[in-house]
Amino acid sequence: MATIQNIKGMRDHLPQAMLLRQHIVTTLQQVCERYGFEPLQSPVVEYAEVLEGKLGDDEKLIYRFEDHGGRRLALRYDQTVPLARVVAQYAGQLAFPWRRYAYGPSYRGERPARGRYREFYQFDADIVGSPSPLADAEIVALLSESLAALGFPDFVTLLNHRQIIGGIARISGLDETAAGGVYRAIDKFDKLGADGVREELLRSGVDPAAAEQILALVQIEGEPQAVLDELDARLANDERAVAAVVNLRAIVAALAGLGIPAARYTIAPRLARGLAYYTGLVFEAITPHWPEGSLLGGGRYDELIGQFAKRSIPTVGLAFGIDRLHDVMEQLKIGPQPTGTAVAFVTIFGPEQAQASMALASELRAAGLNTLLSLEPNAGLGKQFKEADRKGARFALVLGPDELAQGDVVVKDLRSGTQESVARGAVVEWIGNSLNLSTATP
RNA sequence: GUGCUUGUAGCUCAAUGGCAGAGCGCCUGACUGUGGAUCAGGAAGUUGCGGGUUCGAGCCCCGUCAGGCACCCCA
Repeated sequence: MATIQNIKGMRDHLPQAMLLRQHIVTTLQQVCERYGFEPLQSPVVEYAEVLEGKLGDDEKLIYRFEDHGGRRLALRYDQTVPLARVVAQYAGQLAFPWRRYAYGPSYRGERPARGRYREFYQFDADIVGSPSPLADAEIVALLSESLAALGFPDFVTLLNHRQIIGGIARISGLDETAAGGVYRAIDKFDKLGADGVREELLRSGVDPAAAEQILALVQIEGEPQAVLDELDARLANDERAVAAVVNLRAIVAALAGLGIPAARYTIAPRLARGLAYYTGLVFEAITPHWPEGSLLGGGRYDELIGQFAKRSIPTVGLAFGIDRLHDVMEQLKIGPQPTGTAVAFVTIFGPEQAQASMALASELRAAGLNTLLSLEPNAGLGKQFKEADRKGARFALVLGPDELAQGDVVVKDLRSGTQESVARGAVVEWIGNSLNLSTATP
């Protein structure tokens, strides 16, 4: 007998969850298109070698398998590496800079936890083929507007730069290749505090003086300008870090120019991020209501696409975690709380009146109103009203013998409980007006 | 992948090793041609699954699957 259950870490999304998920995706899509992004979709399955060699340690989490022809395949780990493949493959057909968004599932063989699954949906947005700090700023602005549009009351985007983290490691006398443990320790600052990070640094072989220096740098906070001035001064001997500060200044200036409120972002030297392909700006959006992790993350990866294409194609982008956004919104009760998609429910008084009710439902649908038709001519009106209520329909319509004789329809507003007789020919208009009224004055 | 923890009706949870229960939900009816209120009835379970100990296991032991938490890492 087949096992009746879903795969660990992979979920079924029932209607109530799907309604919120679709709302999230639609909102993100609208914001993206407002910024001039175009849609892209690519397969979930890639040749394993396409994904290999780009992710560093995370590679062990890739789902791999062989197809019937013995080809080594893999489920995509994110949508960024497949994007790189697509860009390299179709470079001649794309107009750069290319702004694209993509939505779909990715797969990682991790231990599942709250907000973290083996099959998870991401909504990505990237600007391909521009090294300009304006591109970085557009991505961060897009992020900020998207979370605002979804109704997140408070979130902050932490901004940092790979070469600032690198500079912190270098100035402390560590060579870059051995600095992985340092990045990981730094990244835990918010969780472990200064003492915890110090302990972690010493354990990974950093000498005490260097550890103190790292801790001091990592704890710099304040207005973006002040933080950048401070980093500039302290990392003055490191050419690449200085360049990174200049880059971040340009990005922050552009964010101000784009009208993103200053409270929405901050320079955070402690932000590391694990993915190996980032080369410049890195960022994460966090909210105090979700201590488990970030809502989304991203950054600039100027060399990744070059691994597929013959020339380097600088790119910056981000990935929203739809499952995580959904979990947080559900917990915080933000966004719509829809119970269904129907506006109208057409009852059937009895077998004699069934044809008339069908015609009415058909007419409402033709007018673009989401309409449910009762499936039980022999059920009492009470039962049918109950169904209308549970499906979240706003209006229940009755076409009984009296109405048919008089040429009208009883329309009951299930939210207010009031009802009235409406001339048969005016029903669509009447419902339309009621909906407009109620959205104008909520 | 490692450690800890949980799994009982659709949901939230009770039940000293001794007859498996409650609330909510669900179904039927009382109510005029009408939901969400109230009242009266009803259905519902191989206690995640498989083994073991015991006269007797929801409870103890082993395994397994799934959820949660911590590590790891990230969306």
